[in-house]
Amino acid sequence: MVRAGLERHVVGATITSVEVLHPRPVRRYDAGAAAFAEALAGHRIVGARRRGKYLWLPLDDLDTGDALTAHLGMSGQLLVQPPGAPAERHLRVRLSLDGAAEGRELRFVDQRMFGGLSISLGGAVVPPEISHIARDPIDPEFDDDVFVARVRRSASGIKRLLLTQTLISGVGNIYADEALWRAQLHGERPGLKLTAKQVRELLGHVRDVMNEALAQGGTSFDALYVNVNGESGYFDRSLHAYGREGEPCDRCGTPMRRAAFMNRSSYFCPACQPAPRSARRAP
DNA sequence: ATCGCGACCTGGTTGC
DNA sequence: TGCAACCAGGTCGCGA
Repeated sequence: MVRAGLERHVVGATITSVEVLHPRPVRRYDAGAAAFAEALAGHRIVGARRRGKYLWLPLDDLDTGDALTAHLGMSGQLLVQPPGAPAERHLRVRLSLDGAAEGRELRFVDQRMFGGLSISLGGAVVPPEISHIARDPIDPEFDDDVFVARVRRSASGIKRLLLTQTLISGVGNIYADEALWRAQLHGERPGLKLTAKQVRELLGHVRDVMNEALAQGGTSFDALYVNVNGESGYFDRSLHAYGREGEPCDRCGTPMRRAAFMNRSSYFCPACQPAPRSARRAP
């Protein structure tokens, strides 16, 4: 995982210099790219923490200090590289480190730049801009009861709820579709109408999907072992729903369907995952 | 207050 | 062959 990789390879190191190769990833730092670089230089990284797709590296003081925060967006990576390694195609920010073994660089690489880097002031424990993000279900402190209760209080569709970061993090469009397929639930089923048992089982499937993806190195973010092709290993072998429009359902053989959802797509089996009455078109 | 939609981005793929 | 249109998707801000 990224966080573990960072823990191993950059904690204890001092940032000696920062090179911002593209301004967009630091857009959330109001003072600008040059100030961003200047603010970081000379500070020591003393931790590596994660919540959802956010990572942050507390600087100098683990509990009350500032922190370098990173959001990986959909295509972002944080890599640890030897200084001589060739620049990645989408290398955006380079942080030179001193004090880590052999000298290293921490690199922010991001094709689409939905994510980015910033500096959070005095929020090393949990930076304020991250504090609203829920834990992910793999986190030992994730509270199943709270999640179940909140889902069952909401009239929103269950897929939308799975993507709501204040409820649960770490679940994207693909994992949501896979977990819903396994749970045999249609994404538009309102949270209100689900039983506690259904929500708990769904949560179990979410965990399974995430664990399997991690085990296959699919979304392995280990700083030193990121596979260039992202999630291809996982995608190739294990997807039952995502991207399978028209192909037979792996459970019942019915052709899978695709539906528009939040400017993107949902994939599901119309037989195993029947749409709720509320979502069906009038004849 | 809550909910749902569209914008934000780049580059690989597809279609003419 | 070249070029334009399309698509992917986590999050945030806005309007209903």
